[in-house]
Formats: sequence, C-alpha cells, structure tokens
Amino acid sequence: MSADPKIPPEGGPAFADHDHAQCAGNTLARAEAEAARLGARLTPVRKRTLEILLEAHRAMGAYEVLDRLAAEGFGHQPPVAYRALEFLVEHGLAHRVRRLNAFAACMHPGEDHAPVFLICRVCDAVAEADAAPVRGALDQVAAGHGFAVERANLEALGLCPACAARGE
Amino acid sequence: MSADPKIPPEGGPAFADHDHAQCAGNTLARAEAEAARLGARLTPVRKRTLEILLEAHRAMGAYEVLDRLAAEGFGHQPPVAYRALEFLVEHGLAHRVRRLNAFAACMHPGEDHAPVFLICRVCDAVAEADAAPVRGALDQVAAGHGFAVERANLEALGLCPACAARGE
DNA sequence: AGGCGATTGATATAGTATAACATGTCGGCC
DNA sequence: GGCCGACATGTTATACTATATCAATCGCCT
Repeated sequence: MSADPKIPPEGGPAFADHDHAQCAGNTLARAEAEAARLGARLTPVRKRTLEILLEAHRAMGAYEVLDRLAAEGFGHQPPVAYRALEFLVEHGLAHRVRRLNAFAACMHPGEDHAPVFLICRVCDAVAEADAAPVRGALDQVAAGHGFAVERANLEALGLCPACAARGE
Repeated sequence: MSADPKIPPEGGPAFADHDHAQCAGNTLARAEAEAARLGARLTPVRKRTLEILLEAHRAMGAYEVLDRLAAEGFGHQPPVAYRALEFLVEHGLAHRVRRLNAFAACMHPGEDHAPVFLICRVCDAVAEADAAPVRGALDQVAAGHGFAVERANLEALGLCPACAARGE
C-alpha cells in the first residue's frame, strides 16, 4: 500500500507512552457502560472483537481480526468479523479508518465526539484526536453549499512525533 | 451501503444547475494547462480518463472507468484504469473519494487546494468544497499531538440541497 | 543506430466486503 | 408448556477493489 517494511508501532497509536493494559481496561469498561446505556447487546463475539482492537492498540484489518476470532473458537468466515466490527462502529465503540481499510477501537466511547484520525505514513500508527474545531469549520463550509453534514470521515496522513524524531 | 435505488444525480455534483459541457470543457482546458505546467504527460489514456470523469460529472469506480476505456479501444485490464487514475490523482487533476471507493475529476485543477468532499447519502452526488478553513483547524489539532499533516482526506456524508428539498 | 526511462498492455493473484440462506437462542405471550 | 418473532451467529458463495509482475512499445536523447 504505502511504505514497505512498516516498523511495528510499538509506540502505540496515541503517540505517547502509557500503560497499555490499564488504558485498554479503562476503555473497555467505559465501552461496556456506553453499550449498556444504549441498550446495545455486547455479545461475546462483539466484546472479544472490541478487546482485540483494544489490545492491539492500533488499526486492524477485518481479516486480521477474523483470524484472531477464529483462533479463539468463533466463526471463520468474513461476515463474523465484519458484523462485529460494523456493530461496534455503529454504536460508537470503534471507528473505521478508510485510508487503511481498517478498524480501531474508539478511545473515547460515549463522549459524543467527532474524531479526526492522525495516521503516520511510516509506522501506520493511528491517533484519534478531537475534531470539534475541525468539524465546526466543516459545517460552515458545507452550509455555504446548502449541504447538511451528518457524518464525516476526517483522516490526516503525515508523520507522527516518533517517526519525525527518527528523521524520516 | 447506504440508500438503495440511488436516484441518478442529474443535478450534478456541484449541487447546482449549470452547463455541463461548458463546465467540463473549461475544466479540461485548465487541467491541460496544469499538466503542461507540471511537465506531466497527459497521454491519450490519461486524457480520456479525465474526460470520462468530467463528462460523468460524478464519482466513478475504477472498474466503471475501465469499462468505458475498454469500450473505446484501450486496455481491458484493471491496471489500465488504476494507473491512469493514480496519475491524475498524483498530479492533482482528480481526487479519490475513499468513502465511495471512487474517483472524481478535480474541479479546480492548479488552484493548489485542499478539498473537502460533500457526499450526498441519497444520490451519491459529490461536491468539492474549499477545505482551507477546515485544513487550518486540522493542522492546529494535529500540532497539539506533535503530528505533522502532509495530506488529508476530508469527506462529509449528508444531504445535498436537492435531496433535502425532496424531503429525505 | 543504440540506449534508456516512461508508458502501456496482459496475466495472475491478493485483498476487501457483502448477499443469501440455515441454524440457534432468548424473550414474551397465549 | 408451547409458540412465535426478533435478533444473533455461522456457513456458502460470490462480488468488488486493487496490485505485483512481466513483456512489448514508445519517445527522446546522444
């Protein structure tokens, strides 16, 4: 697709060091609360899918997620993964990163947010930033065309701090 | 995907009535000038590909473009279309609309612009709006994360004026 | 003429996503 | 209890999107 060897994003998608286990655990707890609030059923496959995304802490392709699910005794066919992922996206517990044909756990479930994704072109790390200001500008531009924005995919490609520091 | 029968976007992607032939002709002329300025070779396949996008005046899938090219005596294999489209995108003469897995001619070639796409979820019409303000907000948010934006895909999904008026 | 890079074309295959159908599970309701 | 409907899961099959690779050709420069 883009760059070639792809350094594994050990720095993690947030562009900052942190306790992954704790971070993932916190987020999962918040996601469960949010699912309950919405009356959405976080079934085993769905919950496990979300956990996989949280543990990986990066954007994953549907088939990559499927492999993990299959290895754990869930179904082996694409729809298994796509359905779980779609459910998560639909309920704001995960996001779709179109540039990478991939999915990532939402780091701020329930906070009603419009995310922007910052995607490093070198290590593929993905950070979810607050899009409120961006979204504001977007709504205004759209209004000028008589267009009513309902959803937005905002994805920026560039260099993350770590890769920039290594002088890419 | 989204809505089902898809009303053909006869209103055109600019959400406004206008003379398509003239609009396409103007844009093609500007694109040719821009290609010349860049020293980019607008060969027959490439030029025809751009014309097809301009005539259609909407986002088209690569295979849809390929069918048109094949029918006109160019190659019949996917790379033919993908290469031409990639060339156009690379030189700013067309854009890729990831949400639709499609491509659209650039309506403002040479104007060094950061486009936002306004995509109607009912009729799939695509308008290219000026993203300068949006891009500014984005750069600022990204800077807060130490992230340097190089390119951005900004795509909004919603209702175009025509479909909104028809009360969707 | 000869060489070289860019372009085009075909073959083959990889990667992403969904339609359609069958089975199972869990409620509520008679 | 037994039935029913809604939802969830799983499978089969297939559609759609995209790229790697090699061969042939073209344009241009020396």
